[in-house]
Amino acid sequence: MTIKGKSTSLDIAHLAGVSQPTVSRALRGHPSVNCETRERILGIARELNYKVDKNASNLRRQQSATLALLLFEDPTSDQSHINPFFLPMLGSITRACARHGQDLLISFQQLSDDWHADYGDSHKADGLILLGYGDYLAYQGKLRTLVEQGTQFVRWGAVLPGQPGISIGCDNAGGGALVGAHLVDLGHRRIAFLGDASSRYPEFLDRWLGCESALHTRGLPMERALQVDAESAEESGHAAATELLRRGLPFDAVFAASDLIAIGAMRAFAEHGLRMPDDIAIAGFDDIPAARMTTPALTTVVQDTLTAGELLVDTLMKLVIGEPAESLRMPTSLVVRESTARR
Amino acid sequence: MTIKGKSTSLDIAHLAGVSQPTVSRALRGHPSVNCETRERILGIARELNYKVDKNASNLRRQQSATLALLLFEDPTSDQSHINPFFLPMLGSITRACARHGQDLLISFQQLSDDWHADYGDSHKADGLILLGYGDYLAYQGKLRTLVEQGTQFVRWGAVLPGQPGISIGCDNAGGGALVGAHLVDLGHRRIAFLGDASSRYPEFLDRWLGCESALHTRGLPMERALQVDAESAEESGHAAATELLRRGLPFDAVFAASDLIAIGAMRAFAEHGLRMPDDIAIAGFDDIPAARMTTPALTTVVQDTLTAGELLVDTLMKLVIGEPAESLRMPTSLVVRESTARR
DNA sequence: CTGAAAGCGCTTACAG
DNA sequence: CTGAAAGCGCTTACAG
Repeated sequence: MTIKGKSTSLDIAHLAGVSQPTVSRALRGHPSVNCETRERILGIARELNYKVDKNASNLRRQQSATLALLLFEDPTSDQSHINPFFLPMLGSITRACARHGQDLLISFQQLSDDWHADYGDSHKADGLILLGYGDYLAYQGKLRTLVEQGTQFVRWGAVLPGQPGISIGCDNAGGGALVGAHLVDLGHRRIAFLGDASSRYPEFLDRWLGCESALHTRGLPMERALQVDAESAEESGHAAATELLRRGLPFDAVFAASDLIAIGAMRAFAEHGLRMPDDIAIAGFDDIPAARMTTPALTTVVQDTLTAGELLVDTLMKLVIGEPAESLRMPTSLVVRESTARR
Repeated sequence: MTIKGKSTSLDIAHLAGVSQPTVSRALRGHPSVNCETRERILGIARELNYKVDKNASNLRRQQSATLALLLFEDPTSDQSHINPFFLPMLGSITRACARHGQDLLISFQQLSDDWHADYGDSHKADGLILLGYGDYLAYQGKLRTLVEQGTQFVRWGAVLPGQPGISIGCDNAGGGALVGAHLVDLGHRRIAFLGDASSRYPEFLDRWLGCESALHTRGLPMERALQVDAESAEESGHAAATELLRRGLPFDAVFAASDLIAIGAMRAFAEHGLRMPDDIAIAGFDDIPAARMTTPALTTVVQDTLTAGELLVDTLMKLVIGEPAESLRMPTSLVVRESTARR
């Protein structure tokens, strides 16, 4: 049996000998529909391979049953690279959306784009998930606009007091402290930091602060002279490590604010004939797949990206249906590999 | 000025003192609208932050302005892993969709799911992009159903004669030949192959066949006894390499059907105290980011995933608007790294 | 338990 | 160049 064109609820109504609204009710499992009638209708629907037209349904219900995932890219990164850190999160987000009966739109945005306009206002999506690193100062204004417009959203990133909207992120300071404690316990004393530890990159800043507090507890300082700005990209890490070496100050360990930075830095150190971990210990943050491939394998901080993805969706759905929701910081843990070792 | 609730074209019509259809025309740049009127309307629309309601528009036009990207996962892979090979493709697909004014839905599917039903029939998407590796025999039936249902789709994968629908893939045989020629030219004679080289995995089969033909040209055989099945996953590569060693047959080089397989195999070889490339040369396929991180860095075949993503979208759009489109094989090239060297 | 009616916000012939 | 009318395929009060 071949059906030309899509069938509608009216087609089914005719075949079942009922009215079209009854078909609609039966299909959505409305309890008022007679059991026998319902079965007949469902049978016909299955036979015709009928699916409710989403556009009509959404228009009528004034919703979209869709969430949008906006990945914004660092302007610095070349156009092909998403931070691999986000990949498992993408997987768990799509699965969580499916579980909630939501479709997921995905889009890459520049920090400069006009997000809300494109999604909220046009009824394309009921809520937004924001992923990606970028200058937080530029970002914050956008978030404020979203809040003002009443757009529902959650973002992955640093959880800061008084920030607009809801954020879910990892305990960056806690992760930084784990690294600091680990390095000091191994006997390292002069720890360099590669990453932009300013309020423009609050996640990096928290990692720095966490590390600093761990050192402080142990009677050691984090020296600003050993900190070099870097964004989360390999090239940026390579440049930062090169700059660090150029400064000529002594250091015995490096805490890279992300694995991508660490990988670039390792390449720079290797180019300068430095052995790791013998000459320099190095640790990263994120535990991207490449972290276990490097030589030596990279000690790093793990975030539970799978749970994070679910949490992002669950939280957004609460907002969408009007329930209260809260920002949240997730615990981190340290994976010790070969790039750090006792002095 | 705060507007409660979204504004509609009727609101604009009232404010502009014209009819609602005129607003609709002006907004879409219909040439019949008076210039001055158009400007007035556009100004008001901007002020109200008006966006056309996608559900209403799509319902009326009987389209969706949306493509769906279905990533299906190997049942073997753990739930968090997308082949990193697809990541840059994902990026270029989203960008190409934006260029075509299409939204992109993304979903992870099991090979067992009922794709077409969920997307085509419910008007969620005008066309489907299928990504992912899996048993082609199971897959083929699905493709046939899609064709029968009149669903528009393109898939990334082996381009085979007489296959249902349109496929875009790389020249797997050509890539295999590059590897075969390279290994033989380096002086290798007994080349093992890790990967399921059967019609269930036509891409792997083509890579095998290409390698075989390159060897044949040089008067050498590919030995089936040196072939071990593997799916594109690290664990599978590790198991296959272990099995290969267990067989105890001599071999001096390995062609892994994908980088993930190669990476798993390298770990197995290292565990057995084999040095690469001194004891065994190894080459992969895909050039995932991790390929340059391994020790030794992996020689592999590069596919132009960025162009591939664009091509997938461009081709699908042709199908959606009813233009003719064709399957296509893209060229490959070899990146020689340290994992292969002269004997 | 079921039907007739209205309406979600657009687009598109059809008149003028 | 512009408006009045119809209709896309649903869902949801409102009657009965």
